[in-house]
Amino acid sequence: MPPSSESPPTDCSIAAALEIIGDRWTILILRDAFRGLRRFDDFRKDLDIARPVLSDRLRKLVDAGVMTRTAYQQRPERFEYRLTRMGIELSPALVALMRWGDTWLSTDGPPTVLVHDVCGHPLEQGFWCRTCQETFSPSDIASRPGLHSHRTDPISPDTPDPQLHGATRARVT
Amino acid sequence: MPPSSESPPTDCSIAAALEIIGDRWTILILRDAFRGLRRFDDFRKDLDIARPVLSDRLRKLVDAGVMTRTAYQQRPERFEYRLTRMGIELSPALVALMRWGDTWLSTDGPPTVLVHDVCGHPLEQGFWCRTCQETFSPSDIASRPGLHSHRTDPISPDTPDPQLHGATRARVT
DNA sequence: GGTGTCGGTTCTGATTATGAACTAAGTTGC
DNA sequence: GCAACTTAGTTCATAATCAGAACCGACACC
Repeated sequence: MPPSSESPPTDCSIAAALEIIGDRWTILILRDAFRGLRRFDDFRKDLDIARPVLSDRLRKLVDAGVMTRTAYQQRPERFEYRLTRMGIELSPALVALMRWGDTWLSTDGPPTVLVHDVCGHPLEQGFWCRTCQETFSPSDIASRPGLHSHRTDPISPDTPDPQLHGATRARVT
Repeated sequence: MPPSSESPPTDCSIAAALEIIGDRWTILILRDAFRGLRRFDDFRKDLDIARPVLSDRLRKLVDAGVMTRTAYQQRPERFEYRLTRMGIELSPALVALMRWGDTWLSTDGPPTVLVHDVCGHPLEQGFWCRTCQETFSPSDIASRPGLHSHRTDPISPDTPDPQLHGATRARVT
């Protein structure tokens, strides 16, 4: 993305979020962090990522406030990387991505199933309207201008497209 | 990412999803598609993206089955790009990303507010357990192996706890 | 027939990723 | 005491990828 010359960053929260986590390695690092990995070498081995790239991404995540870097031992000073609250709150996005992958890209069932910690049953993720007291699907979403803008455009494409050529469902490597 | 030498793609749905949409431009294109944009030049102007890049990303999205390319007029043959069902179902991920950006990166309120189309009230997004009939937060998520593996590791970092040497929690690829 | 629109492609230079090697501060083995 | 190993990096040269400017082609408009 060109420095900042395009749309002002504040104009779109998605664009702003992508400034921080809009990188494949970054998201995979976060995925691993959610799984419990904390150390440089654990990330490096798991992802098979080049050291300079990992170093760079971790630094950026720390700078952005998504992770923290704290010493876990002194003698040879060693650090571990953990998700901050800001980082933990990225989980809905990662979960959504994972479920999408499960649904559309997996050939033989989800590799990992997320469950409600309390009861052990698979979780669902969705949209909820407190007023109507009901859940609803993506096609029932509309968007409204926030406090500073003045447009109103639909977030959902206005037709679920009649034909949906099955052939194209193949995944790309 | 190295070709395919690391973890088998099917082992992680997030990695698989990133093969398709793990690119900043791609996600912004999808965002615009959700807003209703359909034509090459509309995307190009809105994003201020280089033509070859847009061309490439759109082609990849079509190949992956996330969008379709269909002629909307004949004389000078012109095409439009639309989300398929597969693409529409990415909305939870985009919404999650947007809400995260709203919460953590916006200085003066969300630029755009998403609402329930039926009643006009702001929507909520969350995790839901059908069994317990209740919503819950990211910290109440655990993960279970899918049909093919045999491990059990929590997806959420178990809080700002004192020590819990990451190494022991390490996942298995 | 000149200008404009739309949807691209080609070419080239800039950015980014990569692996290999090196550093640094220790620990462990013998 | 010395070699080998661990962890967390950095530096460097090269390879791959990306992005931007300019161009192309088919048509519309006037």
